[in-house]
Amino acid sequence: MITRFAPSPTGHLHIGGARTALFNWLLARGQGGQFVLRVEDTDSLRSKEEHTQAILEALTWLGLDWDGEPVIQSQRVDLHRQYIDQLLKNGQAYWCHCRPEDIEEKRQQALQTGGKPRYDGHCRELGLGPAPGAVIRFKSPPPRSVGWKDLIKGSIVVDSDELDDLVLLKSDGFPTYNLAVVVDDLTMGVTHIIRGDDHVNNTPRQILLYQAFGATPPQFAHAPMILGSDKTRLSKRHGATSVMAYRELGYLPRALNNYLARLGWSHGDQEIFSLEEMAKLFSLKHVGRAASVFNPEKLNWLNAHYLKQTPLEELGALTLPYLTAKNITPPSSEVLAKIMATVRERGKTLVELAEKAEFYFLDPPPLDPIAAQKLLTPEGKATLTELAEELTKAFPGDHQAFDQIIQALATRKMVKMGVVAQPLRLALTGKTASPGLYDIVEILGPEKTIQRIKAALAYDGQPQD
RNA sequence: GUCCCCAUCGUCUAGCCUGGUCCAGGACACCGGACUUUCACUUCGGCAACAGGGGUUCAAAUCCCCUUGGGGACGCCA
Repeated sequence: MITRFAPSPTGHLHIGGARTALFNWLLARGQGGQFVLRVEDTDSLRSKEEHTQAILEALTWLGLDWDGEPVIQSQRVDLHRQYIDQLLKNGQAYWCHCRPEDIEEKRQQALQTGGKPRYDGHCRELGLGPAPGAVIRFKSPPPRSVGWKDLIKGSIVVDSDELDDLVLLKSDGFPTYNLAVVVDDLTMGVTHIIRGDDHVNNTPRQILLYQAFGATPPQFAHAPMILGSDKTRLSKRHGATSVMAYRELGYLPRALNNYLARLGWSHGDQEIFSLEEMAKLFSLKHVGRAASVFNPEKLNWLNAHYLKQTPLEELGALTLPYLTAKNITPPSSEVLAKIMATVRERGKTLVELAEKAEFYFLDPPPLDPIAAQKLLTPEGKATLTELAEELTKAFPGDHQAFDQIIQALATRKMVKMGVVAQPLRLALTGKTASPGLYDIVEILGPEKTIQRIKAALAYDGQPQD
């Protein structure tokens, strides 16, 4: 078995492409087959080397490794030409001198009169030869029905007279998509093609080409599209669509892979899969036929799940770049790991983790003005003063000791614990919501803890800094 | 317009092929309760769907047909 992913380097790797790659990868890896890459860069205008690099980088980040070197389609035009020449020789293709503008005009006319907009075969029997601006077209065989057994959608049949004489060689000397895919898949020995739904209409044309070459077509599997929340094709206006954007937003490749796989594929009620497990379990039989809506909330849930599963040291390393972006340098990976333990259940992405961890590094942290107004009253400050004294006297060595200090103070003042805890939380973090107080105190240590309390006591209601 | 594809909770889906075990199961989200010095986590519970209409059958979410709705394609883009 050989599967392939064949992106065109005209942009970044997007979510839909990533899932197509993932499905091909899963099928090959699960069956002990090969997964190869082919860069379809025959659009000389739009293809860019930088896009190729970005796509490879995205695939690597996702952990979808490929076999051998990527095949560059533009380097195989000689091969494509050979196959086209063969058709030309057999009378299965012909030169066409029609001007693009004329064809476009006919197309518009057909569309307006309610017909199918397609090439009228003007040059078909003219026996023309090469000329500047000329193209080579496929001479579609006599009407017949073309069908295949799609591994996802079941059997699909199309009447071949729905298909017109498609261009095989463009006037710039490059082969067209349909010709190049067929020649390449054929010569690369691809056995299974998983691609997006939007290629269903190309499949009968390609089957006709396989037949013209006297070859057996590979197996086709068309995966349904991924839609945005409004059920239209996923695009930028629905939010992030590029794989690399998700990396920047702090998503883990594991989470994205897991989410993308479950979008369309299922294995009973199971939701959580490692890449290895998915490969073992993956089957096209359990890929759905209907389009699915991309749901960021569920991705968040999966990402949060994997965040919680990640060892603290590793989580710290993963979060570090996001802290660096905030000009924060943690003293050590040990300290960072301790911090991670306190914030990892409070964020859904690495970006959020970095945000939640930020206060540890700000001395003192800026106080939320609304909370300060409410909590740093004379009574609040009195409480903080007493707390500072207690903590200076005997800095708690464990959670229990710390709790006793808070509890004792609350009892003495005859207030709820929150009345004591909240001003302290504000002083230490600048906010009213934070990790557990003892965890913070422990990480901050006596000096910074006292310092921050004193800074809060100095609060006078004026904007800080 | 023409052709192709699709249709179970708001969303992802199980079940459909091989009708009965489904007054339809799981997950996300949402809403309540518990836990709690905050926020979260966790946990318990709840809300919520077989698009509509015809058949076939003792029996249909499951098979067939139609309607409606949605998506895709119709390039010298891929």
